[in-house]
Amino acid sequence: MDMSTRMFKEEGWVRKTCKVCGKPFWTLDPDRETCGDPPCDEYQFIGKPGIPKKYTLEEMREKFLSFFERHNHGRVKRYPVLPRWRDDVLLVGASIMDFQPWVITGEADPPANPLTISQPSIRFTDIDNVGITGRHFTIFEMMAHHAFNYPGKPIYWMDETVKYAYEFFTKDLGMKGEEITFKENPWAGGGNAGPAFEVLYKGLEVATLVFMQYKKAPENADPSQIVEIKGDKYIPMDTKVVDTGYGLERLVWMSQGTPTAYDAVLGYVVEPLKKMAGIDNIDERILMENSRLAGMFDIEDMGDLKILRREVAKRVDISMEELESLVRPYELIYAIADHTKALTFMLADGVVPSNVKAGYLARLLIRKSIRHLRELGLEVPLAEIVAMHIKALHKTFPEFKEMEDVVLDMINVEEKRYFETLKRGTNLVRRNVEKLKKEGKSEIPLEQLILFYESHGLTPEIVKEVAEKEGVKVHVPDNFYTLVAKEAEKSLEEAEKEEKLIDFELLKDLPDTRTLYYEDPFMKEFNAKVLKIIDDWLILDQTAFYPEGGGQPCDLGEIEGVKVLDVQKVGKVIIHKVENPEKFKEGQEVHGKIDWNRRIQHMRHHTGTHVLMGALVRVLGKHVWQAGSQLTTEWARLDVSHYKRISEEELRKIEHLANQIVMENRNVKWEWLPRTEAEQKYGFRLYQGGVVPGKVIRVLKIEDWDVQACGGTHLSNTGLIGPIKILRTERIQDGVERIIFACGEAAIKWMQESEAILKKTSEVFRVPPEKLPETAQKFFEEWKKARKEVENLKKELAKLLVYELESKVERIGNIEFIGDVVEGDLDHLREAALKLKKPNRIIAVISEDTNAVVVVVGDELPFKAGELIRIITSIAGGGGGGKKDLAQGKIKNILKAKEALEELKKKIA
RNA sequence: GGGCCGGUAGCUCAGUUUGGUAGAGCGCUGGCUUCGCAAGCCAGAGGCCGCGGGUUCAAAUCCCGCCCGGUCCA
Repeated sequence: MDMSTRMFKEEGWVRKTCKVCGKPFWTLDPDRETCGDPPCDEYQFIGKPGIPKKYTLEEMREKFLSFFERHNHGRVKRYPVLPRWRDDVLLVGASIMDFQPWVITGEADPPANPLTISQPSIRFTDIDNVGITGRHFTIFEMMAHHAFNYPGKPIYWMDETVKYAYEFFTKDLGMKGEEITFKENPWAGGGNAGPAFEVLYKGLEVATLVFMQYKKAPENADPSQIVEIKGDKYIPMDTKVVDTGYGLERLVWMSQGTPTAYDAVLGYVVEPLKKMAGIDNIDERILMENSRLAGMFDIEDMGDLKILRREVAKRVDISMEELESLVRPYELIYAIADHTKALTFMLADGVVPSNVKAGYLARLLIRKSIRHLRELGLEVPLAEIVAMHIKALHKTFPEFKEMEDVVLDMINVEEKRYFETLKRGTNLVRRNVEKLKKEGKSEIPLEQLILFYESHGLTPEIVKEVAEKEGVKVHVPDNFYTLVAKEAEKSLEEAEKEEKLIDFELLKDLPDTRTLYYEDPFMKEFNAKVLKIIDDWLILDQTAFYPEGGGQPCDLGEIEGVKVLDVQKVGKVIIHKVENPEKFKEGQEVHGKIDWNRRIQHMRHHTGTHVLMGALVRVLGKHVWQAGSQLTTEWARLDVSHYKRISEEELRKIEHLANQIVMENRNVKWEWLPRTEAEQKYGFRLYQGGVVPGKVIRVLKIEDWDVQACGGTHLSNTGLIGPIKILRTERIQDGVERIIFACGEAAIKWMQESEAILKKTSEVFRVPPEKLPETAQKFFEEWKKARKEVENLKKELAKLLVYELESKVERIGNIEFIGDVVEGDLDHLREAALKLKKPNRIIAVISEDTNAVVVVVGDELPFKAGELIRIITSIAGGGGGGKKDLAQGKIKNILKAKEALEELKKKIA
């Protein structure tokens, strides 16, 4: 593709090929031979900044945004790092993700066009590089200008984009134009692709300019349209998007020329940590040399790190060990500073640490940071470091201050939890080590290491620390985590097949069904025309039947007296499954009637869910989001994100608050709003129920209480909900609480039922309900005491049996034999038989009331009890078995007991 | 969502592989020893073996389901 832009032509840029990597690049310098990208070029700004003025993070961000604002771009506020508007990614990793998929497909309008934004972005792909390479972060701000060129409405494209970038860098920042290179490097990701420039300056990539214009080709794509990029097939998109990314932290770094980017932007954490850890300032030359080389590295496992260390040690002429001990603490501090910043954004934006999804990534960062602190020998609570970020950043991000209490509490809870895991884990390792020692082994096998990590969260470093104290060796392979990943790959996942209700093609030409249930949620009966009948499904021109969706089950009822069994929505067409489809004709006028008792309970539960949600957020905090909900006529459940169990007291508060809102009889209103307008007006809190499709979305508001995008049917006032009763909570997942509750009729039914249970129980105990707890307690204690007494009595009986049996010794050769039919259960027979045990004695007793059999064989005798008992059961039926000295069992026919004992005697003799 | 580990005395755990007498240490109670305390010695109390089914003559142990906790992965 021709990528010679207007600027390149007019201002005499030349296109050259990099002599190292072979990629084409554009430059003003005709003598230049390399593209400027590491490892083709080394950093040239460490110690000598590439931008004349020193910038802070805030200054640089403002410089960028105001430049584009001056050039007619609308300034857009940052989006949360937790993307509530889509469910295909866990975290926002680039500015363009803010506008996928709705803006790019044209479903929603961009908040401005063109626009400029600085979007905090989180990426875990480079986490092993963070702290080491000097330029990798898990969190960074991607500054961007985007232009969405919709069909027939072009904004700008390549010529302007390159010009803007060049002008910003040279005129506003004062970079030297002849040192800037534009490297051609086609980009592909997330199903889209296009040509792109990497903008490089002094060995650092400072921006990427992507011209997104292709999407993945479908199977049946027109071959003449297909373009191949990085081995995949693409076709042109209708909308062409300018997608740029400027590294805010990197530009600040460029302006400061510090050894690492972390020093440039995270000083407010790095410096105090250095002080706390008591790290002497090392020779800057070593750090600079380290980062100059580290810049050319990509660390994938410990092996790579060793190579880097060797190279740096050679350059600054010290031993590898010395270098390691000098550099490692810096790397740890840098990583801590970065990870805790990412955490601050994640938690403040509503990520709750857990064992799933984004919550798991948060936990990962917390644990990594704690381990780094331990390695540094610091005992600062992690929350203290997070508080430093909030303090430094809250002027730019006021939402941090608002969430501070919850964020710090979450960190503290997680930290405590991790220490408990470690404590449990070290005990486990210690016990395991003792076992290994007993077996004469002196090294923990790899298998065991993987188990410790996967099942108990113990990293090999921790296992090593504990085990080596006990004198057992641990060898950790360099690629340990890669090995673990391979292990995990073995388990394959099963894809769920979604059952197709009806052929989509058949519905294609039908008009959207008019939704009477939205126009009047209280409509119980309606008239409509049958448009089409497909199999058992009836399609009407309009309907008051609510189709299943948003956790609300469909309405049932009847159409022309025919039962409606199911109602579903396919696209914008609503289909009704009926019992006797043959009774309908296309074009027929029909009368529908919905089962109102069912529907009104659904409405009570649905509006009740929103009321409860508002109460949860107010009592527990703004980190509480809906993670799912389901309702029926009898109960409803609401899953919410929360980092600890909800206490009894909180629950009572929540229940009370929710009922207050009911009693205040607040208004419930709904309106349809264009997606972007709704987001701007109410924020992403709208998307409680998950991602909502469509160009316009339905916004449901409970007066001064709760606003959500919701497609369900609702009451017009909260008073109509009736009582809201929380039944119980469950923790369905780490970080997710489920609240099960009932509203209206269901709540009353539940209250009456539980009262009935109490009454019945108190009748059994013959005490008033309020005395039940202590009475039950008393009964339980007495039951335990009685049980104990029975046990003791059995022991006494066993003693009596011993006396009785001792007199019945017979001699068979050298063997003393006791065989008898007595009374008692198995435990009591066994007890007695064992008391009678002697080295040359065999005891066989059978109980005539419980049919239990016990055989005990003395240690000197060549018989096995397990075999002897089989002689008895073969005659008297039943079964039994045991070990050498003791066997027990049960016989079927007690009348044959004596005969069996006689047979046993014969066999012994 | 999937995988893995665990739930036994107040606490920390053994026993589960191979079904057959429910155990240890700490803590608790009492006694001995001591002027007294710490410690030591002796004795004792303390168990719905997470819950519910199933298999079996017999289940803490095997099988199925559920609950609770932990942990790794997407």
